[in-house]
Amino acid sequence: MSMKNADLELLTGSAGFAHVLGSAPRLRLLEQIAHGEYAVEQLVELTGLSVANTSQHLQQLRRAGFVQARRDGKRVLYRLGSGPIVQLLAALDLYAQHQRSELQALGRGDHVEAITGDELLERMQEASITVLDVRPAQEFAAGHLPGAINIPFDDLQRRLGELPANAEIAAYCRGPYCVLSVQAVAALRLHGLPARRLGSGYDDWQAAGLPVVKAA
Amino acid sequence: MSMKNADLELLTGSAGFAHVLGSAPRLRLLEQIAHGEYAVEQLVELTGLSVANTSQHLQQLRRAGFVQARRDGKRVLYRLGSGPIVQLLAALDLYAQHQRSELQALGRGDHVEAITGDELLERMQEASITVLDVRPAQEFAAGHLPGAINIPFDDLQRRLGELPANAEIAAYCRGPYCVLSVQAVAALRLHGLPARRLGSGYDDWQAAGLPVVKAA
DNA sequence: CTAACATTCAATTGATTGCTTGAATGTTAT
DNA sequence: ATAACATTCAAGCAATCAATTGAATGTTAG
Repeated sequence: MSMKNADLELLTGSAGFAHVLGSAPRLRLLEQIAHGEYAVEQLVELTGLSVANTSQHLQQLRRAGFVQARRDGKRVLYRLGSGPIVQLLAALDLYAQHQRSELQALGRGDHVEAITGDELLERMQEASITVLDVRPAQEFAAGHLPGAINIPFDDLQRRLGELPANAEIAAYCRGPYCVLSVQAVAALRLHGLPARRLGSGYDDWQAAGLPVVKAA
Repeated sequence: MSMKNADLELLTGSAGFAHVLGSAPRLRLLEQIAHGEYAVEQLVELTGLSVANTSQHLQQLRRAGFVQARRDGKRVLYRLGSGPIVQLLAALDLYAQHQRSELQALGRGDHVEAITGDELLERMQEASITVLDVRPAQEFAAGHLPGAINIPFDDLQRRLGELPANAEIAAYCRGPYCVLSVQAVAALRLHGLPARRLGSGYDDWQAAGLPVVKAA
């Protein structure tokens, strides 16, 4: 839209920094440099980019403060700049990872996933299914499906071991389209567990007059 | 160099996500949505963008998983997506802030819990900590901290089992700001392991005259 | 059904970006 | 000094992107 800044202009807002990171070759360079100090030629070899191109990306990284340069003989060595850069990279990577796994999990067989209340009841009676409640502990305490075990979503990753290995799992939370249950199923599938989610949530279940366990 | 992308193209790498954040209006929208649920019209008013433009930015945010949409009557309400999005925004903002006040050069720094060399030495002698080297195997072979076990970062996910279950873990790689160690700590924590990273890297450790194990 | 509204889609335009090429700068060795 | 090397600068072109416009979709109200 509007006018662009002169070359030496400093970046002002967060978006500017994100923009510099938003290029695959540039991000790759930065991640490489985060490992240590490298000369341009080494980076060229590591990334397969052309020399001039590499140099220009490095300038952009430098302008954003992500890297610093120093001369050593004929070479120019680049090292990581100051500030919480690694934290930023880690956060970015963490989110990308999260996003990847979610897609992966949803990718295979999301169509088959919801289990109906009737089917669940039947399988509960023959004890052929594990019922998992991913709501926070106090909601669980206030009332839950009979036989359900409670692992709040936030704890799920590190408490995977508490789940029976071979039995199918039905996850639910409060409402029918509760994000938590969908994410929980995605996470469980990622670990190879046969998980589905209850089509309706706890509220609907209770409203339908189906059995629940309530606090005393 | 480019390839044609299908419309529904999913974002693959971290750079793609950063790119979505790398636009001022888009970032502003996202930050606004992080505060709660908003309809498009409200966002238009808050940002001063045109309606169609706002909508298109929202589509991009949606494709990246940063926001989710739901219909309510004639309106479409946008809310924050799942995953460590706020952490990412915070890290971005933190860096921007640091950069803005770059006059004060050395912030004393580490926002990630780093363990000092001295503390590590002490705890190594009482064997109350596991030292984890996440560098590539050949770097490890050339020299490493005494008692350290080597699991290169790329192998970490599938070799988590090799780590002692209950002992605290201190991860390090080459330099003080090496991304690998930070990412490793993030990954370990995600699996419930009590991990910190060594404030300095191997190079500094060695340079300080602290004990290392070298190849014959 | 029709009208009014909220949002999205599709097509266009101008600006920005990424990469290439060839020259310019700065450094070391002969 | 001159040559060889490492890096940067500058110009040019194709590809991409952001914003505008006008039409299309889907929803509620009369």
